[in-house]
Amino acid sequence: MGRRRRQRGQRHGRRRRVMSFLQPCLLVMLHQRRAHGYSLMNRLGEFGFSPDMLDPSLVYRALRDMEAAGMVTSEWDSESRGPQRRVYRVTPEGEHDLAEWTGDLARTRQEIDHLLAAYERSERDPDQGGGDTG
Amino acid sequence: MGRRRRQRGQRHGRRRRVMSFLQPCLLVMLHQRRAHGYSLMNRLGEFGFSPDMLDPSLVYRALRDMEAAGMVTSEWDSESRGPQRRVYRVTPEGEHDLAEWTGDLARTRQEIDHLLAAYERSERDPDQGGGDTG
DNA sequence: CAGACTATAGACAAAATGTCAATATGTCAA
DNA sequence: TTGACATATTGACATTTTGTCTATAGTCTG
Repeated sequence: MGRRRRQRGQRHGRRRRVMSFLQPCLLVMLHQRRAHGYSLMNRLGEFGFSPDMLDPSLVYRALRDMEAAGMVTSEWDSESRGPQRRVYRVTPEGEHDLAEWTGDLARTRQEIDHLLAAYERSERDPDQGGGDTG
Repeated sequence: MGRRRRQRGQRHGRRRRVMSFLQPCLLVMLHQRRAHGYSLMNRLGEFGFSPDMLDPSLVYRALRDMEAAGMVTSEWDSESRGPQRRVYRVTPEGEHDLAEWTGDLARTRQEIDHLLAAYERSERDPDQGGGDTG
């Protein structure tokens, strides 16, 4: 008896997806207007990320990865006091990728719906102990 | 010009999520009725998995992992001709996990909605070139 | 100057995924 | 009876993605 599910990050109570959802969120924000990493990080709350489940380095890495993939470009912002900030903007290729990505997400949403429907259906209409095993 | 996005699996044209969605799908199917890996694999099409993006070993591994996590149990099916099959069923703990998991997925769904809404809103109501960067 | 906030980056560890190949049994046809 | 094919499961290894911790640096406030 005993040990529950996997044991992972110490900082996260509940292990939620951060994964492949982070990049599209950043891209949508950059699609709205250009911005630097730190401000994007602070706006991620809108998309369901809680600040304590999100290490800044994840955000910066995601941005660098997207730049390497050609979805965004960046330049150092000259006109700002304080530590230098790298300002990102979406490329035309990035706009194209974002359009595809939202299409994928719409499909993902449908599949989640399907799964939830299947679950709820089987709650109403149980068939435990049946068998397709033979 | 240029190299497109990442280059990865040769077999997948389009790189779609298989990820953490596989386990809940299997669990829902097992919630409906007990079954062995191979049959589950064949029913994954319902949930949006295309057969050519899904190596069987992923399915079997997912099942073993879920067993290690206490969500399902298995036994060899005695009464079946052919190669031995391992029949899985959900444990009470697995039912509990599944209920939580569907809750998480419902939240994920909402977050996808939010992202898509933000994207579509900015399509209708563009604000390019503005700046929160200063 | 210390300490807090803004801002970005690098290294390394751990976890999730993907790919390939091995094994075994049963059926069907040549 | 051999060869091909579908059923069925497993293991090893490579690659990719995520997570965590730490370093660096400028600016502002007291």
